[in-house]
Amino acid sequence: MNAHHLDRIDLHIIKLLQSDGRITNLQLSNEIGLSPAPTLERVRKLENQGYIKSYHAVVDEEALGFNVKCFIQITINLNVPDARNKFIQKINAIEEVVECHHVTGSSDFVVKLIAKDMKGYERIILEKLSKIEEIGHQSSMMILSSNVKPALPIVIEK
Amino acid sequence: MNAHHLDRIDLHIIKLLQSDGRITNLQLSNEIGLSPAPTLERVRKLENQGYIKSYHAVVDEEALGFNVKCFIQITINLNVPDARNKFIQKINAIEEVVECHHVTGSSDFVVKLIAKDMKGYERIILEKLSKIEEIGHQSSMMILSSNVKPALPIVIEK
DNA sequence: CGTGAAACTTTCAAGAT
DNA sequence: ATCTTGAAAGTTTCACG
Repeated sequence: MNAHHLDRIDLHIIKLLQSDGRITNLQLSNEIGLSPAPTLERVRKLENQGYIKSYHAVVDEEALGFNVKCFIQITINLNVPDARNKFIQKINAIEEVVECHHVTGSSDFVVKLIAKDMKGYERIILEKLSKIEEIGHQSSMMILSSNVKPALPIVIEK
Repeated sequence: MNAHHLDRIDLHIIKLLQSDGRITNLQLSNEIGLSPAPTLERVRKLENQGYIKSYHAVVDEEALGFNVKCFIQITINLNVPDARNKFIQKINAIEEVVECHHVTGSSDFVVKLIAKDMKGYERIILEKLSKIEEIGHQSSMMILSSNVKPALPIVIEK
C-alpha cells in the first residue's frame, strides 16, 4: 500500500473527499473530468485499498457542551512489566480520551482528553486516570483555543 | 447556540453522522425512527445552527506518504508586540501545520506538523518555523504511533 | 410528523477507445 | 485496461395534509 499506484485523478479525488466528505459522486465526477461510473470505481478502490479510511461529520464541541479540553503528557512507570501496552489499552478505553500519541522526548505519551466542565474533568482524573498504575508522572496543559485543519497538504504534481 | 435545544433524536443524528459521515438520509431516517423528510429537516437545522460543522474523508497518512508527524511545544517571545496574534497567523499559514493549540502551562502553544520524511521535516523547520520571530523557544516530540477516535463521547440521556 | 411524487443520484451491464 | 453511455434502482427533496 504505497502512493505509487495513485495517479493525479486519484489524488484529486482524495483531496475533494477530504474537503467535502458528502460531495455526491456526480459532482465529484464533474470536478475530476470523468463520468460517474469510473469515478465511483476509483472511490471504491481507494476505500478498499485503505487510502480512504472513513467518513465523519465534524461537530462543534462547544455547542455540544464540551468546554474543557486538555493535553496530558504522561511518562510510563517502568517498574510494571509490559507497561506500555497495558497503558495503551487502559487509556484508550476511557471514553473521554479522544487521542493517544506515543511520542519521543521527555514524555512517553501525549493524550488528549475532553470533558463538559471542570467537575467532569476532575472526575475523569480521579476516577479513571489515577487508577492506571502504569502511569509514572503526568502533566496537563489546558487547551484555551485551537485551529485544526481538516485536510492534509496533498500536492498534485505535473 | 447551546445544547438545550437538542432532543434525543438530534443527538442520535449527530452520533450517527459522526460515526458515518456518508450514511444516506434514508438509512439515517430508519435508524432514528422517523421518515426521510423530517430527518433531512433536522440534519439541515443541525448544519445551519452550527452543531455539525463539516464532513470529511479520513485518509491513511502513511499510505499517502506522510511518515513524519510531530508535536512542537512553543513559547512566545514576549519582546515582540502582539506576538501571540502574529504567531497564530504565521503558524497557521504553514501548510504542513495541521493543528495549533493555545495552551496553559510552561509552553504557550502545541503545534502538530506533518511531513513526508525527515528531509522534508528539516526543510519546514529551517525554511518556515525558524523564520517566525515571535517564537521564543521550541521543543519537539516525534510521534511514533497514534490512536485518534473519530467521534466525541456523546451520551443520549433518558 | 407522514405521504407521495418529481427530480436527482447511484450503480451496473454493455460496448467504445 | 480504462472510459462512456444509457437504463434501472435507489435517494433526496418538496408541497400538502
